[in-house]
Amino acid sequence: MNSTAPSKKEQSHQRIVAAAARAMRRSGFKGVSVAEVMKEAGLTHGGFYAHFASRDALLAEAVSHASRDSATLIMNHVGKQAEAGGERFRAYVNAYLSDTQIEACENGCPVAALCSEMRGQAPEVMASSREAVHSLQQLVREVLPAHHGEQASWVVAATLSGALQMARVMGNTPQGRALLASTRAELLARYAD
Amino acid sequence: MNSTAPSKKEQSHQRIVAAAARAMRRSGFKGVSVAEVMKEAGLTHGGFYAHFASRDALLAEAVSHASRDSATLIMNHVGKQAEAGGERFRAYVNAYLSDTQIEACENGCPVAALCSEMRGQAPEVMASSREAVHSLQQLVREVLPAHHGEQASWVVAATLSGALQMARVMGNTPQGRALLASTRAELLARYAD
DNA sequence: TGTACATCAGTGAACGCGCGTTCACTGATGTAC
DNA sequence: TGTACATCAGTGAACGCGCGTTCACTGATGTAC
Repeated sequence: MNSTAPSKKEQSHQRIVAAAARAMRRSGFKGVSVAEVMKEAGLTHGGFYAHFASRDALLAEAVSHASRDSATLIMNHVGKQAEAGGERFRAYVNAYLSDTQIEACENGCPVAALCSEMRGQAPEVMASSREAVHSLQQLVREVLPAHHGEQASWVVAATLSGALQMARVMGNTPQGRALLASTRAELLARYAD
Repeated sequence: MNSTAPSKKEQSHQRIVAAAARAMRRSGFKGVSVAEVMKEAGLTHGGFYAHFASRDALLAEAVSHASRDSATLIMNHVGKQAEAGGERFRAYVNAYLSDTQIEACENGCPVAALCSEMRGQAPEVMASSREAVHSLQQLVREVLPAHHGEQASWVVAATLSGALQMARVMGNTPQGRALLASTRAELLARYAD
């Protein structure tokens, strides 16, 4: 048994967190039910409190998980595009605001999925949420051409999250897709090299 | 009794809708409880279904109410600033992203308050929500210098809503206020005359 | 003007359901000797 | 190698609470004649 191999319990724990991270991005915080999440992780609901002090503790972990998870996903994509000679900022914006993101929330950015619900959550969930917002801004900072400063990265992050949310309200319709296309065009025109 | 005087029942109805519109912007859709809203309107919960077919019907009406209400509020402000010689776009942006909006959600923009929760609501609530998003974009279109087009108004609307949401997650702290200040500066620099 | 009846807005108790949380118990795995 | 015991992850029934919804009833207002 080497030191990095997760125990059976740790594996279960991660399955629960992953299931919650998907559920919360699909259906919001209220859409995370202890019983459903445990079922999706292949367990029964009774064992939940051997893993978490409370439902809020799960939500907090799940926000962090979703944040890291979606960051890895999009940065892998950006990395590949960059290796093929593409600009990192362009790749990031096109991926974040791609049409497929309108319906595929489950593995997407937790800030876009949950932002207006974050305020008012339990303290531990708020703490994770603030970190997720911060992480989004840091990613933007990394891919944004360097002559744009910290200030610009906050504004671009807000635009990305706001536009994706609004597109999801309009739905996968000509209007929703037009909103995304407009935002991609505008951001690239104003911030890309 | 002149034809515009609302009946006793219509007055109650409006008090209920107004209470729900405040509650939903303060605490989200899940924060609108039938019993609490009726209490705030000075009634008991039993009478609710004489006014609405369901809780969702109330939510739908309340979103519309909040949208009209907050539009009137901010446009009155913009009108006054314009009469005093100010630019309408500048007045709008400074009001929408004012520091006081971080904590005062109750009478603010329902899109910023609820956007990530709108997706997944009942059909009637979604319909009202789409209209509210549309209404926000139309307001921006009205105040934005005319040489910017429809496309720009969508992007500015997304930036406003996204930035206010993120600021509310960061809280009324140096960081939250800095986020708002950055966004105001960036929007004015790029879109004001 | 007065009486009887109908309508209307609202009351408050009760129902049913979902959900977070608790807890006694089970079956499997690991450890002592 | 084998036996007895302890630990550990998970099970499934049950509890308590909040909340949307229903419904029989009340008190006030309006209407017919």
